Amino acid sequence: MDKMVQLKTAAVEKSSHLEYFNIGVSVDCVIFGYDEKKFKVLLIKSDLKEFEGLHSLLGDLVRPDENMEDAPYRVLQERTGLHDVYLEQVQTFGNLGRHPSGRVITTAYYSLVNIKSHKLQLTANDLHWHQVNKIGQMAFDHKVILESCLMRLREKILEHPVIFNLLPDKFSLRELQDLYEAILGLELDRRNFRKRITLKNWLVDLNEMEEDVPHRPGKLYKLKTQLKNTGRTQKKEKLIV
Amino acid sequence: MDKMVQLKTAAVEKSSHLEYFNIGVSVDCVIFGYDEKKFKVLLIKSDLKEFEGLHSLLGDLVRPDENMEDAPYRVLQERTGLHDVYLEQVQTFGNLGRHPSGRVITTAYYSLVNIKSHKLQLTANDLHWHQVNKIGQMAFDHKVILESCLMRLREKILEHPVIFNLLPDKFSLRELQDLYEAILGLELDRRNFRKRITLKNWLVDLNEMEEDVPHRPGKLYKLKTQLKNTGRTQKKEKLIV
DNA sequence: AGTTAATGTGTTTCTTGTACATATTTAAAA
DNA sequence: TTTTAAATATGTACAAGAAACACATTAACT
Repeated sequence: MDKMVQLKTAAVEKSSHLEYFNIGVSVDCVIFGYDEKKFKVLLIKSDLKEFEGLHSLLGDLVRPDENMEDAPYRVLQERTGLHDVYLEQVQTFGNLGRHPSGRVITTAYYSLVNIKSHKLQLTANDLHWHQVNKIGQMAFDHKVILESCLMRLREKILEHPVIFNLLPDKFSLRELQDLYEAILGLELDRRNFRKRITLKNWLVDLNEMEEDVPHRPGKLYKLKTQLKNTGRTQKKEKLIV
Repeated sequence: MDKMVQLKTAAVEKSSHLEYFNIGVSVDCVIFGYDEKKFKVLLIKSDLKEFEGLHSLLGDLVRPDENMEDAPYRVLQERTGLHDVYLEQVQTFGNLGRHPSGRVITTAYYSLVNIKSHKLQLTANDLHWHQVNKIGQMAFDHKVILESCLMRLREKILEHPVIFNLLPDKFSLRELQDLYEAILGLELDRRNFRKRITLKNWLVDLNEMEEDVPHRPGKLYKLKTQLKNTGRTQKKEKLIV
């Protein structure tokens, strides 16, 4: 780091400034959603001719005057109108040649969005939800980024109550299990699932029942208030059970 | 990401290039070591007057012509002479004002180095090993970076055989337990520890004994060859037990 | 030869995870 | 109105893993 400072100092007058400070810094958002029993991700059609017909994540350059961790919130705000979404940084990708137009490194974040509850104002026409397990090739290295965020999410939901950001405030245990299964990509035993969830002690029984379902209604639950963990108002990990 | 491309394309001729591409991109290495039963980290005295007397991590700007993930290997090579060290990316820090000389984001890596086995060629005079649990204030946001790498390491060693990068090829179970305790910062039950390690099936009994120890010698073990996971020759996670 | 301090192994208990069965409730069909 | 189908709701038995704990063995040192 000391060496860097020397470089930077020298760079102010020398052309090495351009040499060392011409790396683009971006963030890319893997925006996960859940709708109609499908686990989805929000993608945009790439407008680069190199990636014609392929989809890419939503991203943008980090502005010179914003904290890096603010950038993904801004992207989500600009593209979907959402604020107060759950966001987690996952990994930074910086291979040469990962962007055809120049040297750009990007930091990947995933976010969890309740598609139904929030009314998304999708600002671009080519912005659509895609089922996560049906996505093929993507622009840039975005398929790798998506996979790494999915892996992180799968680990996260096993121990931390973040999955509720994808559900409405009131939900049945069946809805919750469906969502777990969609994210993890496997089927769970209903009885053992309920036991595990009960043990975690994340939920409050609302003493209400589902309505307008074509079968026996299930009980409704909500996440305990002190565990709500949406967007910037994150508690420290240790407080979350 | 599409928006970024427009910016970048325009930037080639406009001054917005300087506006958007004047963020420094660096890596910082949290180089962990183990020696004399102490868990240590390699630090250098900061040469910035803002941080006079404080220590900082070893870092450098990412070069325009190198993959980002190559940068921490280069830093380690240049500063310590080591190659083939274990490295893992942890998190990227990009707050405004985290570097007094200008806008610099940094990606943190931790690495695991066997202090005794490799002969370190410490290139700078003010480069020294410091006991991890005795480190106070640091330069920049390096204390936060160190803590986040330590947290990641603590989780990692519970499930993955990476800790052996800190030990000599041959070691006793007592040495291994001492190291776990030093990293985790707690004491473990010897019998349960040995049972857990046996269950992991990571070790090979060498049928050799410790020598020159002032007590009853313990058996020596080594890590199973196919689990060796040093430096760039990393296997995929799934192969590691 | 006896003492000391470490190594090495085993048992019990509790918790957690997994496999699996049956009764209950409601909507829909007969 | 009765029957049927399909989902909810709950419980039990077994296996695996974690935690608490005790004793015998070995080698260096006195």
